[in-house]
Amino acid sequence: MSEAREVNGAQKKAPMREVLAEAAFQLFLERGFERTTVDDIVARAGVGRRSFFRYFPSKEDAVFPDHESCLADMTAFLEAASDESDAVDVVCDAACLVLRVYSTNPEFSVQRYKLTREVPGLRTYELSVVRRYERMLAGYLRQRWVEATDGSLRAEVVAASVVAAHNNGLRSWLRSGGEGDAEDAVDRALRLVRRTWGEGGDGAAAPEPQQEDVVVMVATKGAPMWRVIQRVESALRDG
Amino acid sequence: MSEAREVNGAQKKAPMREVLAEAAFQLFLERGFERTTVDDIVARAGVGRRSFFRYFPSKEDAVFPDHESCLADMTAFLEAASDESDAVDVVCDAACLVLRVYSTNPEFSVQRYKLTREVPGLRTYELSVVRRYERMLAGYLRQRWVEATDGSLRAEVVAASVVAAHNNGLRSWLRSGGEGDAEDAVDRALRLVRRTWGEGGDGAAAPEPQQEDVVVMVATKGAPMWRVIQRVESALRDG
DNA sequence: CAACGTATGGCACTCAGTTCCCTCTGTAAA
DNA sequence: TTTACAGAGGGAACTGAGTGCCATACGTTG
Repeated sequence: MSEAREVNGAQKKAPMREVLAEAAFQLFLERGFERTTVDDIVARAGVGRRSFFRYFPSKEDAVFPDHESCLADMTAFLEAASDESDAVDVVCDAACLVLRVYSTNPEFSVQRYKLTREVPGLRTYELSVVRRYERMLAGYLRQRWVEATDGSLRAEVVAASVVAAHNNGLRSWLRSGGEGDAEDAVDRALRLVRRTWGEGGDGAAAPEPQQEDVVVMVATKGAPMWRVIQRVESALRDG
Repeated sequence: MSEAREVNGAQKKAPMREVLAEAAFQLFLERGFERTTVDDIVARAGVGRRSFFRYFPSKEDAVFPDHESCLADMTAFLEAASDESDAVDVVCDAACLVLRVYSTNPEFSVQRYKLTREVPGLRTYELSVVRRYERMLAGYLRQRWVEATDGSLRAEVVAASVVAAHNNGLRSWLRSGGEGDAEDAVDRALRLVRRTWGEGGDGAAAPEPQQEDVVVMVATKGAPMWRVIQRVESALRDG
């Protein structure tokens, strides 16, 4: 709203980056993203056009001003994670960390969500951002599972699952207009992933590499059922 | 290479779309994507600048000239899919359908892969394409699972898993330079997803359709016996 | 005061993508 | 044959994002 903030009675200049992001977001809400030019933004912010591109590499970046720092936070979180804990839990927690950035400013997040939903350019941009999170999670899992068979494959699939579940929970919260508890929604969604892929899952989910625990049975059609069952039983018993 | 093809002794004009796509791809390989302007492309193709944008909405589209039709194929496939078959199997098969487009032109696919890997703009574009496949798969699963609890969540997570596994297999094949069997690589990757999310969720997999009288059954240790038997029975019955 | 690094403004340029309008060509009706 | 029409392609001019280059202003340190 105002370009300067009152702090202890002294005028303190708001950082240009925030001034620009705020001016841009206002205009995007008023006229739409595509109907707003960079010249419009810098005019409202009262700065030169060149300054915009000094702080944001593209017009789209002004819509997600905090994603770089969020990515950095996630990097730090994963680097600090203990190798003792379940790897799936770690990446789920890392995803929740992103969520917190959203849930801190519900109104802003909801408005941005609406904007992003209806502007193809912003959807694409968001995709590329989300992809970076996913790659980071996959990288962490891959490193944790270097020894496991198909570790790389599992890492990518689990990372994709975590991101999908996180986004599902997040979007359901955003669609509700930011009412209710975002962490709850995402936690509930991630529970499915934790249960399915987590190392400490209940009996349904196999721990570690499946190769060892998989039994392949070949039978011919027409074979007597009792013989089939007999073989299945013995296979499952002592593998 | 040539703008006209000899057919039955008569000159037949190659369709402009292909002429443009080929000219564009050649130039992208020679000078790189960003160092090639649309003017360069139309100059080589010997057509007017305006024509390029008649056939491709953006420069990026010229790199993926067949994705729209591939998407249409997938739509048709999903619409024609039987409600009897395992929903997860259906979407896995739909993913393999995309793979076929790649494996039909290995050299082209490998060159494009290298190009896409090193041009950020193309990576982002590809992401938006892949996202459309994912949404389509998720839509199919959601519709199949309307009754299930958390059906929507499961649909999105499974779709993301399928896409991640597919891409893992595809990329490993592309990195190998197009040697070996792409279908094999992707099948192996998708096996993890089928096993984990298939409706015989505790491990039973559908029989191989190819062989007439041999049934292969995969089960995990610890799976409840009744489910295994149920699965065997149905496999032997209508396999 | 001078010298220097940093933050910002201004200008001109490239290039993607769009708008509007033109020509050419083949076809069907009069 | 002439006319009318439709559809494919060509082309000029425009908008707007993003970049490169240089000038200017300000604060710091010598």
